[in-house]
Amino acid sequence: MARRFRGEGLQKVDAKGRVSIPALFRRVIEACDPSWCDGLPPELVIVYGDSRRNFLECYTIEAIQEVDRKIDQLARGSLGRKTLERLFHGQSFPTSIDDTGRLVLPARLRQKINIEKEAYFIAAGDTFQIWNPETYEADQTKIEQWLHEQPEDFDPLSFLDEDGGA
Amino acid sequence: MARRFRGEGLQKVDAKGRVSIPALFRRVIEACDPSWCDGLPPELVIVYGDSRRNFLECYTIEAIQEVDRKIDQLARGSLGRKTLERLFHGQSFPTSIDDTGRLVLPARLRQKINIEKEAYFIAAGDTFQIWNPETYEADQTKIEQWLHEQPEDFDPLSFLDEDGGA
DNA sequence: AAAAATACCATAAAATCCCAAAAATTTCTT
DNA sequence: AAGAAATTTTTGGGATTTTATGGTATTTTT
Repeated sequence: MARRFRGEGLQKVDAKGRVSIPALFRRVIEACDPSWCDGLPPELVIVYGDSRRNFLECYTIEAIQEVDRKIDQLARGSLGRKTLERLFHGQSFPTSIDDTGRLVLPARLRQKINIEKEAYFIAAGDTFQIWNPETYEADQTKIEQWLHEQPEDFDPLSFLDEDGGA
Repeated sequence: MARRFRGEGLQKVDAKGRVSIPALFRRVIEACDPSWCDGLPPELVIVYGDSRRNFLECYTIEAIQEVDRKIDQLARGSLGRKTLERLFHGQSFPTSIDDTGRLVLPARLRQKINIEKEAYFIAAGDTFQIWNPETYEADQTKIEQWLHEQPEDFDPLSFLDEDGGA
């Protein structure tokens, strides 16, 4: 099974758009870049998506290649393929981590998710996300509210029992 | 796996039809031109297609060679072969990128997709497309609308689970 | 000669590289 | 277990390079 990101954290963003990637995330990015070796900058792909999405989703090379392979299998010209090509090939930004462990978020991407001085990082399986801290908090609050509306004995793990996650 | 284009961007077109190719695209074009080496102008092929198509599709040398090989395998005189020869051999324009990273779009091609002062570039797998910015936006809006008409929890990635993309 | 295509030169803005110092974490020693 | 030493991580700023774009001159085509 593919290696997974875990954890979360608040990071500073400087005037040039540079952000330190949490060290634990960096280890995963390195391990999941087939052409990486000590000394080389580990690569990754940031998918920022359509106008509504309000966070950046960061894919390791292995994770994005898996997506690419699946896109290849869809019929050329089909709606599904066109949509996914737009999303994953068009609305994305390939980049790498510099020797001090930082990533540069171009002004365009910072504006899209509305971050200035701080960014919130959070793991999500084989990707991790970058949020505006306030936006993230609002999203998290929504999830928690929903949880509180559930019966006293509700256990999130019960989702795992649903058939196929349909 | 073949190298892929990623990203998108608005570029200016000057009175002579010159456009800067986004630097990231340039790297892919160079890497996928077997006869390219530092100093030489990287080559590519622009497929403009029939009157209905409203964008230019740009192929790397490797990508176009793959198409050529597949066309070769079709029976001579067959409808499929004739159609594809028209499209990829007839309605196409081989060119190269100059030393300042620009491409010259001849007046004919600019008129075809109706661009004047600006052009929109967007990656699509092993090719990239050049659009009139307004036309592109309309197309993108259509895709996003369709996405939003889907059920609340619809994830575009679910396309990837379809069987074989039939 | 006029028009179009190509080559050459110039510049502001943006992205990248390089060096260095705080701050935090880990390891070692007593 | 406490403190010291060493390492890693995070952060900051300046110098350099690349990119995107504009203009002018020269060549080629018609």
